[in-house]
Amino acid sequence: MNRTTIEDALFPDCPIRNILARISDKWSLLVIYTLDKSEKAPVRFKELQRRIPDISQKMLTVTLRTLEEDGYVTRTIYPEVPPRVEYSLTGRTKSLLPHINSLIGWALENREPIMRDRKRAAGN
Amino acid sequence: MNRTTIEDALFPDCPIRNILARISDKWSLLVIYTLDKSEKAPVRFKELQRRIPDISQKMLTVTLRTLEEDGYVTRTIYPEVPPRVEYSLTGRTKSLLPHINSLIGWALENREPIMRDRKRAAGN
DNA sequence: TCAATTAGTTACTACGATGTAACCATTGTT
DNA sequence: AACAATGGTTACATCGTAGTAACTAATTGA
Repeated sequence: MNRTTIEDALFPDCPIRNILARISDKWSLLVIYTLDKSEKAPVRFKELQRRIPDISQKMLTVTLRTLEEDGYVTRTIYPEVPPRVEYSLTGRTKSLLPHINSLIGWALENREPIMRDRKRAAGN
Repeated sequence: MNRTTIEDALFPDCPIRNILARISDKWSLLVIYTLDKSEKAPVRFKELQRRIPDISQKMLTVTLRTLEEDGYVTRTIYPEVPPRVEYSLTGRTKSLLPHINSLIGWALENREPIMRDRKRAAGN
């Protein structure tokens, strides 16, 4: 059968964990978010860099390539000079975003008590 | 006001990103899941270790301590010999779990096409 | 007397993720 | 002639996360 269930997600090399690990790195969600904010319009590499000021060129490239491999973004090259490369989100990512947003919503609601707990714990 | 909005989640040191980063490390969700599976009953340290066979003692300790700091688990020490320490989830974690589950559900639905895309990309 | 049990701590090591800086090609502009 | 702009790549350095092994205390059981 080779089915993967939520239960299987407990196992260390489970594909589900693998998928989640890959988007929970330092930059992926931020890149996805930045692309999402521009709605329909694709965004150029340099523009992404400007909108995420603290990402290095290398990490932007690496992150975009990984996202492309897993089918989260499409990469379109226009053979012009200077080069133009445009990135946009796939339908897959658009179906993912509501779940991420609900998680962010939760974090938003719980941020103050969490931070209080953390601060209190640091006092010990 | 000091409000944090979803938009602010773009910023690098945003508390939201911080909260999410902290549970998206290698072991936290697995520990949370394992505690959740035991429903009402608190779980002892050694029992957790048995249920997550590949976690090292050190990482289980570190993960539990971090989860405790942020108020995801409670830690109850019974001064017996040999020592007994029991862990259980807080209400906060129980409100978080549905969001995590919906994310896992999404990963489950999308796992096959993602893996296909990834394999295809590796072929280039 | 020796081992087992529990819940850790500590020092050390290893590895993967990330950052930095330099470099590339091509064209238009000053 | 030199520089800016774009979208990268590469080598190297560093940083943080995680893993390994040894050690601890107190008691029970063989």
